[in-house]
Amino acid sequence: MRRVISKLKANITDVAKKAGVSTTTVSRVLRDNPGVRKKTRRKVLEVISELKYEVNAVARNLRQRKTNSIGVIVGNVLSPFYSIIAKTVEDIANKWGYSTILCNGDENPEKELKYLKILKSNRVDGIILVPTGKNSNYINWMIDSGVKIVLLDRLIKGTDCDAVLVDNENGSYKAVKYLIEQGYQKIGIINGYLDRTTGRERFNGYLRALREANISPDDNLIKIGDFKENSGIKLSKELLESFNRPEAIFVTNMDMTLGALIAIKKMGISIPDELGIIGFDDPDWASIVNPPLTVVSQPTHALASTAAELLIKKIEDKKTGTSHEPLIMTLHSKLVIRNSAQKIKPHLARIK
Amino acid sequence: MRRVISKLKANITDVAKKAGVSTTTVSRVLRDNPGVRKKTRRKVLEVISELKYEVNAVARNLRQRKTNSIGVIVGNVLSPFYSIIAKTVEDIANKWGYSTILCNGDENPEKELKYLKILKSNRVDGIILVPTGKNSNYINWMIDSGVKIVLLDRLIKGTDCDAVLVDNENGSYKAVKYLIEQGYQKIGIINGYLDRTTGRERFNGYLRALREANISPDDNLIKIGDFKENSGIKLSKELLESFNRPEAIFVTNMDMTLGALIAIKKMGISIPDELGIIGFDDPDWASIVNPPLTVVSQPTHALASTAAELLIKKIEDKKTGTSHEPLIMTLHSKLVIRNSAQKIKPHLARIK
DNA sequence: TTATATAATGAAAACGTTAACATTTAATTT
DNA sequence: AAATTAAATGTTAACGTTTTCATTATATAA
Repeated sequence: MRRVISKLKANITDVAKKAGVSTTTVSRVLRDNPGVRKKTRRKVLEVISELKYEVNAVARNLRQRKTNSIGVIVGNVLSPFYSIIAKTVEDIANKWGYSTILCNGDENPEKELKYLKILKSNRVDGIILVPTGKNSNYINWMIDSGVKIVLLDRLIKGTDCDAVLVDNENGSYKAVKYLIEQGYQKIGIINGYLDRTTGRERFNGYLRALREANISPDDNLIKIGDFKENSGIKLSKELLESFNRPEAIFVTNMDMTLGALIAIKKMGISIPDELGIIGFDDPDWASIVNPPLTVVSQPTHALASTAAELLIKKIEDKKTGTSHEPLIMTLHSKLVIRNSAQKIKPHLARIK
Repeated sequence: MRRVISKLKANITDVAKKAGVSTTTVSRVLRDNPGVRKKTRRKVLEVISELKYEVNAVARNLRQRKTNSIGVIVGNVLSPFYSIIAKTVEDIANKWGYSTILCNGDENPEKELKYLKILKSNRVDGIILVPTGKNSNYINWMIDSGVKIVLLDRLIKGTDCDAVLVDNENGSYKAVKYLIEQGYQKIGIINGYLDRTTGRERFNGYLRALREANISPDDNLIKIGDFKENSGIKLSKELLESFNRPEAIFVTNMDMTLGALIAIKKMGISIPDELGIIGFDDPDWASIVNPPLTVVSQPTHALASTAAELLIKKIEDKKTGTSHEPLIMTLHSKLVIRNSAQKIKPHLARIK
């Protein structure tokens, strides 16, 4: 089944010629511009469908100096937190006619920079960035040259972008306070890098709760990981195999929590009798593990949709010349109590 | 801190003027073309960094009729199967200098079509598609007009694209056979749509295993869902609240399995004593739920990387004019035995 | 030193649109 | 019916590159 095709892709000139009008008129039809006679419009549309013409967005983007696309840089879509962000941003962007270029920065500043450059070179209209915190120079330069940026979940020192955040410190505080109320005394933490604002803030919440209960922090119970599953495995082992083993562990992100749970299961330690554990973030499977996991739940969806809408607003405002004050929004996290940190009266425990 | 900027973004002409050369020469330097004197190249690079010039990829794409980008249409990145695909494709594409536009088709043919059109209009060089199976006309037209397409996980009737698949029928067969060997007789299935090749094939494997054991399929034990979590909840309830309740359930994708587990937990039914369950696909959390979940594991990563590499090869071959035979590769799945379908001798069960 | 080959550079067109402005056509008013 | 206004359409340049082809400068050979 071969067929001879005179020209593979029709362009606007082909349409114009065949319809007996100028390219401008075709362009107007394409963009639903008023000021085209009904009859003309009909004719043009007819030819368009005859030739199966589809506008070349690349050319349009060049001419309009606008690509209707936004970049999203997250840590890693394999992690539910980030995949929710990716999905939510995509949905909202799409609703507004933007497409989305997804980049996995892997919590790696160099990779982040590389992606920022690619996105800038591709003239995306805006970027949603879960930043590593490192590339402030380049990011400032991007902002100067007109790329709209909204930060998600973390801030970057030395820039003033809009940002949508979570009250990490408080979420963390609530979790550790709860552990203390449950009667746990020696409370370990597996934390992310302290140079990320998330890492720092969650750690501060931990410290605040301890301080409030007059428990002095014990360096041996504090472990710093890289946000990834393997860190959780390794560091929970370190904590639990040590002489001065904690009674409870607070893990400040979900990938590391998953790692910790895998390691704990392998070591045969039973939760919550022998060890209490609370994670940060609330994935689908938290309620079906054994026991159901108590967590600090983040409004991930709201986080992403707020950021996406803010970004698109900024982009659209740019057209009209409106300009924003730099805006930082903080959303609330909440403690979801299930059964993994239930020291008191476990016989009364209810599955949530 | 205001600053006056004479011109926001430098373009190639600005660079050329300042360096005292033609745009052609600058372009050559940009693309590492040979045939530029060392001294000239140095001068040009100097000016580039002075002006912080960055090539406009949109213009380049237009001129070169190539965008160095590929589209990926999956069901929904929220699902680990798809997020692994998204991540893997992105990694590989990136390694070859391609960026990735991610689209969540939501298993919805119309959304799929919409995305296909957007991607085509944006002149992506190729597309990796987990198809709903519905838009064969448009897809054929895309192929005719030069867009390279590789299908992932499923086929589309009436097209002959390259594809990378999993031996679904066999994986499914192995799972159900194992259930039968374990002594389960009344085996229910929660299956996806039968008009997807995955749905159909997995169902066929189920039937084959039953037939081989001389068990005749019971319509009341067969439920068809939409691949999503809620389906799993709803359909497992239907199965388990019915009079003729199954002894074991095989669920043919992971989102529905998650749903089923949530429902089963809520109903207080204990696995595997009261009910055996096997899922299709092996997410991170499968080993930490209670009991650890027996699953058919798919080589998701290999699936995606094979497809991505195949696609990129096709794209690069296009340049050289080389042409492929349409290619269908099938990768193997395997049964990972843990404890959720362990009827015989449960006291010997080992945590995997 | 001149002729020839080769390397380096540049001029101009092209990629496929849209936007500013000019012109033609139709509708309305006088 | 002519003059005026409004609507519809067209001409041309521009977006920022790369590519083709022509030209100039340099190196090599005679």
